[in-house]
Amino acid sequence: MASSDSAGRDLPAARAAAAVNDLIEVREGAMRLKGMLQEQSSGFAELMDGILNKLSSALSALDTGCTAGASASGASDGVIRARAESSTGRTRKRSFSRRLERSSGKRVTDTLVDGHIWRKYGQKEIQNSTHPRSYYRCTHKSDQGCNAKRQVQICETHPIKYAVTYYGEHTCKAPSNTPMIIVPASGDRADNLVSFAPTLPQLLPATTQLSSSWCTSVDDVFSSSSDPFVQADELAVIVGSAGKTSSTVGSVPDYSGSGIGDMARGGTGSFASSPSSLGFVVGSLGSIVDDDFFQFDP
DNA sequence: ATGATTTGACCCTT
DNA sequence: AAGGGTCAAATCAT
Repeated sequence: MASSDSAGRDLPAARAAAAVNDLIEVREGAMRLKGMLQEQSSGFAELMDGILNKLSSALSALDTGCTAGASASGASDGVIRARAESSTGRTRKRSFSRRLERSSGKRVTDTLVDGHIWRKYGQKEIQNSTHPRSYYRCTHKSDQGCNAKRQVQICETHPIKYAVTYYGEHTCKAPSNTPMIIVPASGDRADNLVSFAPTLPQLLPATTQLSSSWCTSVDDVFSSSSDPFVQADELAVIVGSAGKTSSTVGSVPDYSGSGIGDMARGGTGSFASSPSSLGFVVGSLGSIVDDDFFQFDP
């Protein structure tokens, strides 16, 4: 039903989505660069702030247009209702929707933590593939209607890495989806912003699996680089996740036997309910948020 | 008790 | 018809 008009808006929407993806990648690179430069000179950091500010503005502007189109197509997403009787004799109603979002590209990564919270909704053996594919959707789908999804599969050539394909845009208030840290260039506040960083390693030693899960930012995921530094924006990711999450914060496909799933299922990657420790981080940032360090565009 | 994951079935696309 | 994506009951974990 939406096929005819979707054909009409498909091209602009796709171009906008591609532009958003590109901008997101540029922004993440810029944030990383900012972190590096911040150690060198505050002048560079100022410049990077300006760049990030513009990028965030552009993303916000694009996002409103895109999400409007996406939600319009998502609402009438060819949802088909059907009744079926399972083999056990149960009668169940089913609503079925098909993905229309474009893939934002396949990434090879060594971690599944990308700053967002995912909920697994399926796993499937794939033809000509030794490893199953796992299907995740944003955990904020129910409460915020976020339609972001991802597919995760063990990399064929490098079994210790994952091939992750993302679909859709995060419309939830997840930290990596929001314009990050728009800091007025006054040194005090900027210092204040990162001043809590040294406290984090105490809480989450960077060498543990737990902290690598918590502290991995999107660029770590996307680049597969193993740079160990922890930047303020990464902390923002943690805080944002913690603040929004009431239960499980991470999930990994069940690749039992591969050894990779064990790390998550053993409890280091999946830190289901530790609200007290999360509360510490959130609490320590409460004043910062109140101070408008983190701008969440409505 | 609640929420996440597993898993078989269902349905769409090719 | 096959393959792949999603649903949802059952199961598991906390």
